[in-house]
Amino acid sequence: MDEVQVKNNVKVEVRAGGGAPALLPSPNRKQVAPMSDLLERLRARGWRMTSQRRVVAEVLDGEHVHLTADEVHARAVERLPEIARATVYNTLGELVSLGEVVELSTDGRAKRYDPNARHAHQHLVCVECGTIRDVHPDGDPLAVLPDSERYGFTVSKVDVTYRGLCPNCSA
Amino acid sequence: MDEVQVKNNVKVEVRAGGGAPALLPSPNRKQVAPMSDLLERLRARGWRMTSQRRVVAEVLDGEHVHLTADEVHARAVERLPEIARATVYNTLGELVSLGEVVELSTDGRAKRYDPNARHAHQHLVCVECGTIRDVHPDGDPLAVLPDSERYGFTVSKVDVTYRGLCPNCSA
DNA sequence: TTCTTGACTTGGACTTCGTCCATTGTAGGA
DNA sequence: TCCTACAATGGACGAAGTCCAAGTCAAGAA
Repeated sequence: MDEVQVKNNVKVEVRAGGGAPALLPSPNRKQVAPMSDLLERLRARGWRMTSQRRVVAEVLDGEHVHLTADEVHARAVERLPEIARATVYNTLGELVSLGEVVELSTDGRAKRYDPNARHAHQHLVCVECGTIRDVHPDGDPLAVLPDSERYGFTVSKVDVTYRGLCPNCSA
Repeated sequence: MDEVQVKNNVKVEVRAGGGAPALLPSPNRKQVAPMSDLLERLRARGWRMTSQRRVVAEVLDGEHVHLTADEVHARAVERLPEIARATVYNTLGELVSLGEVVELSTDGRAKRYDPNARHAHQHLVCVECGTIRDVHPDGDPLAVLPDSERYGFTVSKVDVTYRGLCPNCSA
């Protein structure tokens, strides 16, 4: 019983200063798009709020980089040591199907998860080091495809990935 | 010794009518872009021509669909039963680095190989059944990205994937 | 507050896709 | 015909991801 309680409050337990709730901003959290928004949206959709899901959502929100599932798991483990890999995969899958997170497979290796799903954007990838940046080109990329080239498809989305060398790697 | 000879000529051996060399057009070969072109180009680049490499190249040329490495292997095995999976992977990797074949990872699962590498094009993917079609939109997709959105990257290529439902799946 | 219950989590086995490497085979030049 | 450097083999290995039975627990009801 004791162990269970510790399990669900690990983050609070291990924090210096004691008792800071998981949602309080910490020095290395971004100021924009507070996690409470996402948590609220999820709760409103009937998502059962568990400590595991909260931690995964926080990890994604905390860093606006494009983490792999394993990286998400590694960061989640820092806050909730027992969290299982399968849980991270499940949760990411749900966030994707809810449209809160976008799944990228830019390199054919591990998928990456982009928490910036609420604003349409595209990606700029360094072929050398794998760095990914969000970019916002002009115009609607869907409009470029003429009807004659749609072959009866109902096209609903375009993934555009620009590839090249980042400033570091081209130096 | 006998076995070795059979091994390097399996396709000829099993052909009805006997002795038709592997490169002769057969009823189910496409007429366009004859394989001999590709084989010639590869030979001109100093590629050592082995039966395995020939079979892999023929499989890619024979069907202008986008096969996975395993599908290429399965089709290659029909012609050359002993061909190893590793050999198919090696050969595909070489064709890609020679620029003769394009590697696609449209779904984060197995990579697919597109033999139509000599003409710039983009892809239309059915999110339901995975069908892939080549498409040729207007304009240069690279031109859409303004300098202000390049963050110092040297952008050399764009991958554009349109996603939606094919006529079958939307019915 | 204490049930209750169905949704969630766990962890380990399993699958799929791909790579590595020591050994064996062979294409193509001398 | 012989050599040798390059290519193929096949089995082990590894990374990424899925599956599932058993255990746990969030949140609504009493």
